[in-house]
Amino acid sequence: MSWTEERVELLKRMWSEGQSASQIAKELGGVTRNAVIGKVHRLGLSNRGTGAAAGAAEEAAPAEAEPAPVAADPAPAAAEPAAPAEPAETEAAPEPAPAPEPAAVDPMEDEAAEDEEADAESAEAAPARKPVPGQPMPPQPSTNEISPEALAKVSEVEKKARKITLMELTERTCKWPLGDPATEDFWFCGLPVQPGKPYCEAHVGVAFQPMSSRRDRKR
DNA sequence: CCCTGATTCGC
DNA sequence: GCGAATCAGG
Repeated sequence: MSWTEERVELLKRMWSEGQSASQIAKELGGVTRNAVIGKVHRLGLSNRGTGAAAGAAEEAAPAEAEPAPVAADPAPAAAEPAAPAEPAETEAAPEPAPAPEPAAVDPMEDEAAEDEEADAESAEAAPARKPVPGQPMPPQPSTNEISPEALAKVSEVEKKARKITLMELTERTCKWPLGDPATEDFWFCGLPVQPGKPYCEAHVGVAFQPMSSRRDRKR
């Protein structure tokens, strides 16, 4: 692979967006993170902040080597000027995603949001749970068809979840979503994955069903 | 251990 | 110019 203009541009953009060299390398394909880093230096944009990047590079962005946890931030508002235009999706989701149940997690996990309006519309109090026309509510796999042990295991392990952000996901971190994607109370499990699987042991348990229960559905 | 970027140096 | 190997760190 060579550094074509397109590849270089992607490199520049991703680098200025704060992506790590390894992430960029994966995205580009055919190169290692070393190659990316080497190129970055040759291009003279080793310092992500220094005005060197081409085009719209200026980011008031929080581009840190270490992405800081954001879940605790009660005042989200404007903080991510870098993402809007670019979905920045690294890759689709060919995951055999068994449709977890993000909303059905541990309801009493913690209460971070407390923007209680003294009165007024109580209807507004209920954000987006189930009745969202938008699209949410990932297909729910008959919750009760999952072995109780597995479910217990999950709810237990989820208390130990690392609560990592999207940015912190790697091939070795459990990608099970927790919390409500529509709010700030959203994160990923982050525990060590089961080799070859996208989730940790507990979540693999509920994600990949042995296929059974209603095994004999006649037609 | 996992990961990060920085640097060197033979190609 | 390129990037693997290495270094230095979290």
